[in-house]
Amino acid sequence: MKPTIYDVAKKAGVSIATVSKVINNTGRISEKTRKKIWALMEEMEYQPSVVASALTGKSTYTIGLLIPDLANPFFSEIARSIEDRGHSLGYNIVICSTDYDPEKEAKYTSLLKQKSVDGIILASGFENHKSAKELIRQNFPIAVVAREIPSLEVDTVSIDNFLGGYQGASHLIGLGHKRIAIIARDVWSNRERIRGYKQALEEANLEFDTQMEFVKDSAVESGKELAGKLLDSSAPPSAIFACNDSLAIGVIQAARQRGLTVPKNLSVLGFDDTIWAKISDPPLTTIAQPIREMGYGVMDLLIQEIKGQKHVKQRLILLPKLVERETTLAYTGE
Amino acid sequence: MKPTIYDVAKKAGVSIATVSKVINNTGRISEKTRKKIWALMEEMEYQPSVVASALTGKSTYTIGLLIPDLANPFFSEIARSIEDRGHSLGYNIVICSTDYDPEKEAKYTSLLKQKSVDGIILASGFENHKSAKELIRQNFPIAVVAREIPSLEVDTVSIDNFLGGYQGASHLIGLGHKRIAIIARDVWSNRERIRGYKQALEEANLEFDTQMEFVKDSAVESGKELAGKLLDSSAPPSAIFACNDSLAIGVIQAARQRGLTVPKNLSVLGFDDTIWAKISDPPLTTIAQPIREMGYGVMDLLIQEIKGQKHVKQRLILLPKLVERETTLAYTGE
DNA sequence: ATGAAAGCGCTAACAC
DNA sequence: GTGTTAGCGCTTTCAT
Repeated sequence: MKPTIYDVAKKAGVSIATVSKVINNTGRISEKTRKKIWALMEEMEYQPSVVASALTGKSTYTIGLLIPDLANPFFSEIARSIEDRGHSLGYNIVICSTDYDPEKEAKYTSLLKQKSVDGIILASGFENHKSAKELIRQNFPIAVVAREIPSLEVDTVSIDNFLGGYQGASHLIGLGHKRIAIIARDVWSNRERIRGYKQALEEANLEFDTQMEFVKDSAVESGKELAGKLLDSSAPPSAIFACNDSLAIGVIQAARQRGLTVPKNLSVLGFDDTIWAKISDPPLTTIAQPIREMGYGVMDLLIQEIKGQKHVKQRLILLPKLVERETTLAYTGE
Repeated sequence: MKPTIYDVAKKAGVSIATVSKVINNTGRISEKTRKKIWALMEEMEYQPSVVASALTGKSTYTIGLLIPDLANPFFSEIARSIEDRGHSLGYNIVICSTDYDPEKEAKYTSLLKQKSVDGIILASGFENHKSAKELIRQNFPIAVVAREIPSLEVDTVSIDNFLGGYQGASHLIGLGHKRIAIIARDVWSNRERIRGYKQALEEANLEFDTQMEFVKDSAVESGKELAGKLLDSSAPPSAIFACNDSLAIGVIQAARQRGLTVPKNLSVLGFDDTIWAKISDPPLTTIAQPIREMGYGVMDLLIQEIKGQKHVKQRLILLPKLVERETTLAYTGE
């Protein structure tokens, strides 16, 4: 059997209180007994049970992460950075993939609460805020990342999506493109990006497709398909702005399929700057989200919240940044 | 405050034992009180504390997953499938990224034990088996996936790497290639794959590079670099077999950089069949590991172990399979 | 069919 | 400095 605090106390000839005190470095214990007990714990391979300690009201040092899909590099990179930060702060992460399904989110949050996690990070991208609201109502520590819930009073770290859209479109405009298409999935962040894009086009007196069609998911295939339609139309764009890197890769494939060379015949711009942008061929010019900082940021916010070191909720808005690689080029047509 | 079992017992006018029984569906409770208590729990938003229940010796229904790096698609896909399977079996996963670092692995296993996880899955790819040995010695439920530890008595699911290497080389040989290079990181699974590859070459009376150089990590860049060297040599290969998809993508890039078209001027073959193989351009011919089945497999093995439903350890060896896409072609040179 | 009570491993007053 | 003890929320005999 695993040794308990009683076992080490008995062996050390002291009370469990004393052992508890040396474990937690509290109270006044003589250097001598302290050392003796440490040695004993080592020898007996004693590990304090966080379950028991949690029952007395202390932390479990584990936090839940609700994320749509680890297969999406943006999310796996976010998860990784959250885990890293958590680890260095002494927390473990339990991962819950929601697949953009509000029901799964609800189920997981319930489970996580039963397990007494110290807090929950929501990275799920869908539009239903039921779980978040619920958690807030119950005063459960949460923080959200890469997703905005304008109507909720909650710690959040996200990027300025409007600016990202604006930057992207401006870059393309600066390159002389006149027909700039945008492809995106219909979610909040993308609608913001599209707003930014439209703003930039308007300022440049350029037209945009008022009939723009959304893509049903972020799969490469979907990007390829929609880009294909665009390229096959009577007035194909000379640049396509994809609202994430996967979609952008699909665009490149659609172009290549039609004998077009990127960026010579078509400029393509991505969003996120995940690893996919780097392994893309040619390497993708993209609007970078500071993924690492975002992960660190939410974790820090949540921990502060948990520890009660902070009494006013915050929204941390990081700024996206254009990363020029090799898929955009000055327009030379006509 | 969160309601406890006492709160609902009091409100229901029964003892906590009764409530406990309806929660767990044990003992004999009249339909009437059963219903009343369920209703009450609903109304009070009561959630049993798994921490408290764990303290009485029951499961925590959480299992730890040690994995090198979520940024590697093979591992994030494995993680995803493990999580899926766990979820449907009622388990949560706490993710621990080890970065191939034995010390991190040791630290995490210790932490996980303190948290009383029900079991641990090891997917870490490095060569040090200290943690695994330790865990086994302590009789802690573990299972390993995508990694073999020939000397250890432990539940394992992996693939036949030798066969994978053999299949890959055979495919290339069948296409008429005579100069077939292989690039890999120096780890156990790859050494097996290389054995298979050599075997195939030998059977076909083909030579292989006895001076073959290993790559230092699985990054695309490393693959590109080494492939570059190979292609620039005096007797460049007409086909390159990369021991994972990332490396293969690097190979394609190296080829493209030199004006070679894949597969026309160079066949390239990957390994794993992660999503990268599908988004690669052209789509990568690769040796597929049945990732989903592997994840499901370990999870099942581990759960059986935990529940004591199984008294003999197993090794489940799944077979890899060639997936032909568009990066390999019959040799037409000379 | 239901309840009393002991115990799971630990923390935190409080006493000595 | 160290020990005693009452919980923490739940499960589980064993009575009734």
